[in-house]
Amino acid sequence: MTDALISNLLARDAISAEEEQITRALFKQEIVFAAGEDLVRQGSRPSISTLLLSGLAARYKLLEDGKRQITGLHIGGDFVDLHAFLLKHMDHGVLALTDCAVMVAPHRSLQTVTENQPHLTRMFWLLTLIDGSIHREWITAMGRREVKAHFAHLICEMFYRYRAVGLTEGTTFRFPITQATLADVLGVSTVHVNKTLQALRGDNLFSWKDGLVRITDLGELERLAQFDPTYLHFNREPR
Amino acid sequence: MTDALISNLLARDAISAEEEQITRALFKQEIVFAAGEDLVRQGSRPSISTLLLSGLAARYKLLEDGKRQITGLHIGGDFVDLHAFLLKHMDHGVLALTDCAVMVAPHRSLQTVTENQPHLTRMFWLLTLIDGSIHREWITAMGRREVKAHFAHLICEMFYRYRAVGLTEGTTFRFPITQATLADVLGVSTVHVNKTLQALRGDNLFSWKDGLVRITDLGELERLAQFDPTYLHFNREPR
DNA sequence: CGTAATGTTGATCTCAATCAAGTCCGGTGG
DNA sequence: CCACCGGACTTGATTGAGATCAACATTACG
Repeated sequence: MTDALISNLLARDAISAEEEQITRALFKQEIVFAAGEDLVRQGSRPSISTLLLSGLAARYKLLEDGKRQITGLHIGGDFVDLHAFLLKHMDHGVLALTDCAVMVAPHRSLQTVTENQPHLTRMFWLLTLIDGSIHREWITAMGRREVKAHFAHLICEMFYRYRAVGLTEGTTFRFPITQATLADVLGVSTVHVNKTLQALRGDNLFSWKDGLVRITDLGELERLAQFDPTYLHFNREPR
Repeated sequence: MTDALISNLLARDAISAEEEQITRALFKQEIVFAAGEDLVRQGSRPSISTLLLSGLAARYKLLEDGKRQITGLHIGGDFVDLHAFLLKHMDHGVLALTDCAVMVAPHRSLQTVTENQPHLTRMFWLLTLIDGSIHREWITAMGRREVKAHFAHLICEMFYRYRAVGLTEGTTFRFPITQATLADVLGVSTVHVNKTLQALRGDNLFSWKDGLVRITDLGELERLAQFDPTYLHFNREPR
């Protein structure tokens, strides 16, 4: 069940059999969260970290005035709150956008890994660095891409990430997110998400219906989005 | 000269004398960059990581259409490209906004730290996690704060960060950045930065002249910005 | 001095927010 | 089967924030 996480590690470096075994042994009980539930509460101090097995989850921040911004999306194989192991305090929450199956690793066990497994420690560190890299790309998209290009960029990103964990068929993948949620991802209003989507439909680069994305012209979509997958760091090399 | 880095570590956990000594020994030659030079080139594969000793630097991404977005600001004591140690490939650049003095640590030495110093490794990891936390706050500011509040938020953030490395006097600190650069931080046009600044001047919460910020009403400024310093993780605890 | 970088200002235009209705489902209960 | 409901999506009208364009002012500096 931890295969997707192993895929994510293997996409970046070789992993020894022992390391794989240690990684799998980190995770205990499987838990299922219903759509709408918090996997991790903003303000909490978790003693465990959560691996998403299946489903779609969002990191978000709430402002005092009630506005919400989603700062990251997570799919199967993502170690959604590994950073809480060292940050201790959750300055944001993680929400299940669909039903989500997760497994959890006690911070005590992660501590042991950092004491005895330098390479595996670097690999976990790397996963959090890639999250940071994605954050930088999102900042750039929010600041300097128009909404249409930002939307297209998100579709490209999710396509590459789903593909890395084997959840695409050709250029089709399930991405079950509502327009209201997308608004909190893109930092615009729901109405504007809808209108942007209409505009994109006119370009015929992808379709999006009932949570199913079908990319028809990836090259042109990437050009529109000025998409460059470098920031996802899908290259295997010694770390 | 590495005092500010040690301050940054000590603000988050205790550091043993040996760890402090090892940290200081990581850094070799001091190098000075002139304002406008790149400390790290976008697309490069550095074999060293850079500690900023003094000056102001910006992480930035360039889009193909020439637009620029600054994704982070760095001051003395910031380990500006520690993440390159594991990411290997720079998907963004780091630019000296003022003259900058730096020291560099070979990745080889950092590798040795990760092999032999679990706690110090976690502390370095933590520094990159805090960068990530700041990124999330910036995403939120870009998506869900109006420009005026975003600007105020940035002033608050820089105040807390400068204070942590002893570069404030009361509520005054040097923040030598141009309005054009601020535009690339906030994701708006230069003209709009100027007009927002005028509006803020009317509120009399802070002044900003010749690169000197003087906060006159921190409480009210934080209220306007909906600022909560939690995300900077300035709390000492075992990590 | 002349030139370049920075900051300031006003006019106009565009994109996206907001407000206010809608439609189009897939349940669910009478 | 139909009436009703709630959630998701769609649409048009109006308003507002911020971009763009075009000057002009100020300062630093070779």
